[in-house]
Amino acid sequence: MRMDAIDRKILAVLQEDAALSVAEIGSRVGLSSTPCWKRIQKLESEGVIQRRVAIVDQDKVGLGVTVFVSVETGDHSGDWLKKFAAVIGAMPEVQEFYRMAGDVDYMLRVVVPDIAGYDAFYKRMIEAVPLKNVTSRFAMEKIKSTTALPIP
Amino acid sequence: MRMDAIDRKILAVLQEDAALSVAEIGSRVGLSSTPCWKRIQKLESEGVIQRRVAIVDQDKVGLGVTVFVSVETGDHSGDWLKKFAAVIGAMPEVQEFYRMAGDVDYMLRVVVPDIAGYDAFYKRMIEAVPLKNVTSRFAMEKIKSTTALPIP
DNA sequence: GGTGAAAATTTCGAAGG
DNA sequence: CCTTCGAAATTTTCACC
Repeated sequence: MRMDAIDRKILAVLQEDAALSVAEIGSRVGLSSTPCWKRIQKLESEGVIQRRVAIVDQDKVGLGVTVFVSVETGDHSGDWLKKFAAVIGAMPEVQEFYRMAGDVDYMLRVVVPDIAGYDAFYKRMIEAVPLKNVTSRFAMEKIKSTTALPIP
Repeated sequence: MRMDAIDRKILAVLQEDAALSVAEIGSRVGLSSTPCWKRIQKLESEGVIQRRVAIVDQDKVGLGVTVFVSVETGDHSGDWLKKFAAVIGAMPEVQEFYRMAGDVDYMLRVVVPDIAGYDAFYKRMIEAVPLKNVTSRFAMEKIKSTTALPIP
């Protein structure tokens, strides 16, 4: 999809606040509401905007513990990856899940209510698939967290 | 804040799709629109719902490279942390930034257009503050990424 | 804490340059 | 690709249970 500077500006605005009216967004990017609305529709239909979501405060819903998990695996077959991806992806505690280059094979960011919750998650994970090595690193303080991409 | 099962259900719905009408959300959680609207307002004013945002496709805006960065530091003073947090937090490539327990002092998730973009980010970071050790791990494949917390 | 309906806004499409 | 205009839908408020 072809995107100009105005589209990027619209994305920047919507990444900060998706509850604004189309007219307000339009005025911020220098457009009246109809063309602004059409551009937003297009960005959505093309999948540039994937969805609109509410961001919930982790602590206020009792999810005070964030853990970064590095996984090393012996098995690197396609079948194994498929199963691993299905199992881990289905766990709602997993916020992010990447296959990596280098020494670590997978990285996860996991969110749980407490240490006991993490232990329960860990046990479910290692039972589901055979893993060579798992390193869990606990976060002490969230300094920054954003969903707003630095659109070039 | 006191939260009941209906509030949690509302949060679950809004974490998946914040573009739904209040009437639609209400019908999904078994409420008519006014009480549903009041609950949403309260969740927002209490800060349980922090904001509503558009989620943008990383690849479609030319941000194909995700890097997990582990940082070790010699200096652990309050002043140093303050500066480090200010400098790193101001960099738009940084999506997440946590202070950790254990061997790694900080974890970052960084998003850039390409390897050259990462190199530029890396140089800016190590110039801004003195660091003992920095490990960069590159993601090959995003298997899962969600903003929806597993509300207990 | 909930209902239902009126008032205020916003969305979305038509007509036209 | 943009503007103006207006009907339809939605949000938000209000009186009352």
